[in-house]
Amino acid sequence: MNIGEIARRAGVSRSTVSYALSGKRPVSEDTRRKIQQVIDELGYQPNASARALANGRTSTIGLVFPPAGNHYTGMQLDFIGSVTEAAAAYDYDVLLSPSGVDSDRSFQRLLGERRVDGAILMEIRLQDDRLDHLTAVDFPSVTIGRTARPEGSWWVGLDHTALAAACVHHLADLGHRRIAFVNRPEQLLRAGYESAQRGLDGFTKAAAERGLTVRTYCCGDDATSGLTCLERILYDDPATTALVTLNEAALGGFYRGLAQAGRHVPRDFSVTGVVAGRWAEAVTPQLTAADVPAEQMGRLAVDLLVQRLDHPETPARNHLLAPPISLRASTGPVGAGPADLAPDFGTPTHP
Amino acid sequence: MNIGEIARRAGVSRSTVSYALSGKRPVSEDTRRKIQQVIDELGYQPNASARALANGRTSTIGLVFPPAGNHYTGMQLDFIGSVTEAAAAYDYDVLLSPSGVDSDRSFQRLLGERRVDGAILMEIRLQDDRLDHLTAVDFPSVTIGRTARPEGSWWVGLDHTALAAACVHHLADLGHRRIAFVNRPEQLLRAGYESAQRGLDGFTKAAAERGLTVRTYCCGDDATSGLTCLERILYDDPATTALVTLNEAALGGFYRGLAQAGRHVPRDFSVTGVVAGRWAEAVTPQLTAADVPAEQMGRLAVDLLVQRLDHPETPARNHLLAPPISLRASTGPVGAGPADLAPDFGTPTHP
DNA sequence: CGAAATCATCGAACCGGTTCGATTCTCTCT
DNA sequence: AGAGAGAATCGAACCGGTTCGATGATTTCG
Repeated sequence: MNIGEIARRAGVSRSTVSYALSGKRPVSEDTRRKIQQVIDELGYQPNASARALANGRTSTIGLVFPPAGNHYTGMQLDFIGSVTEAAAAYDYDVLLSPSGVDSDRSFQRLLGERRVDGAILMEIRLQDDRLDHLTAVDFPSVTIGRTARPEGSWWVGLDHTALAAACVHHLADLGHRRIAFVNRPEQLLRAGYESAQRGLDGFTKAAAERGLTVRTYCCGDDATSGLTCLERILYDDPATTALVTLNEAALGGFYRGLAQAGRHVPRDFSVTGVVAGRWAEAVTPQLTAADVPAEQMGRLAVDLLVQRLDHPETPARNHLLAPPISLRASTGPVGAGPADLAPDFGTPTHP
Repeated sequence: MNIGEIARRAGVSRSTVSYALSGKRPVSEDTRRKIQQVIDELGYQPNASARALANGRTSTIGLVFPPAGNHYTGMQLDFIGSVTEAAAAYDYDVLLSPSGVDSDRSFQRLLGERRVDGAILMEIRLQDDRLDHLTAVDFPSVTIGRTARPEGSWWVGLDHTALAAACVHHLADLGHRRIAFVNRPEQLLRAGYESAQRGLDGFTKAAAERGLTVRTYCCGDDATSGLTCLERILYDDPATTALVTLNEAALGGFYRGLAQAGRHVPRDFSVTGVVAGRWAEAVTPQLTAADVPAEQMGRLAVDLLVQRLDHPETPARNHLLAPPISLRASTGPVGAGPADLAPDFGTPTHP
């Protein structure tokens, strides 16, 4: 069932069918109806490859994210979901590309074989060769996260510096003097991951400002690493009373470690950080944290990309978000008395 | 940089370039070298749309999953990741389609516009109109999960019946007599989701076999719903001593509810179910559960689909998996004494 | 009333690949 | 030496759309 078949059955030429469908030239009401009728009868839908070849647009956007190996985090899932749905609303499909660097085969395919009209990059590094490459060949893209020099490029990002600082101030206000910072895995920090770098930066500066004693750690993206890391923290400085983390996947491990060490959260120890809201609420006690608005970010990224595709000459736009800290149940004043200060679900009512 | 440009610069015809690249006809060593040299110079890669149009294959597979709205679970994330990586290994790209039913626009696009060579469907229902549709039009597909009548179709599935039953037997062996079953949301159960239906079935039969007193619940896919559900369970029958769940997203809520009610896990209450391993290990205490081998399943699904695409006449194949229960820390004998039976991280070593 | 503008439609060219049949040249075998 | 096989290459057709320019019919207006 191709356009020629439709044309034949409707008794018109192929071009007329095309114009009837696209509306780019007037077609008489009669023929339009006749064509539509044939199309409905046969359930015709134009072939995407042929259309893409002819008009140079694939109606597909690429979503580039680093391969798992290391694990996926919940945040990535939220991005993938929201990007896909936002794209669907614009009649774009989403092609997944698991690429960490610009030399990845799948990344080359996206670009070189022109499989997509534009790309959204996740997990940006401060120096990102993937983005450099895209910029060099003038390929429309939007990043979730921003590089060291984000001017003139399209992105939606989180103000990790401010967010980490806000966590520090929150803890300092509660009286904490010795706090730890738990970052994403060292490998990612080294590679220059934006959130890891800027988060660390914001934390360090804010802590210096408030005159706090701090230690910083890197930690694998899983609960077991979290547990190990927490043991290390308490070993290095048993007087630590709080931690700030960017590592949502390790959260369960921190809690477990604290429980094992007999530290009650938040009575004896406060935990906070920058985490997707949905995951902050999945742990007990619920995490006081700056909630990463992953869904909104995915949507915004698609909005920007579509705009860029529709109006190629628009000057670069971006969105820098800095969500407030959501107060939940994992932080409290330092050195508080026993039970009376435990929030929300106070004394166990053991039967 | 199209194939004509390469041909001109190499001083040969377009077809020769094509044959040099595909190897489908012999090309002399000299010309092959010359062509390769030009290609390297210009960084030529053949246009995917043109190639797809010409030979009818897009080298893309569609991954169909229901839209979020309701939330994504960790398991879905694992599927998406593993499918994408497995596909990349076969040089296939993955196109995401958020479609719950066969009338979704994005689903229609995949098929009608021939954007993909084949599809992998997630979140299968016992009667699945998407699969019916694909089967009717003879479109190559593999499902993750199986319908009520899976004979003759391609799938990789989990034996939810057996898995839920195994959980029941595990608890019954530990002496539990009154246990609850917490399913996925009611809406999904009603819609006929395979895991929800077969899991409930397996649970019910095994419980009857062992003469247990049971109640079954549905619960939203988030921690808050989990909390509410758990309160309900203890309200309905305070003598309940264990629960089996398929709902990994609500897990955090169960634990929180149990903590609030003063029930210690596993001393006073056991929790088990069918959950992706990575998430079972993220909670404290770690969940004793049948681990869903999401990565393996995604890989197998791609293997099957690629095989089906390469050999269209192969009779249908499938994989039914039934992973064993991984013993961790969330289940224990009923009515055990106080601290001595707490596993793994016994007495707190408070400094 | 005739020229100009507008409308509806058609045919041909094009997008960038793949593939088939034909052609030319060289080598082998009888 | 001549027939036949096989290698290397070319030109043309094709995949299924879109788009441009041309054409004939109809309407508008001076």
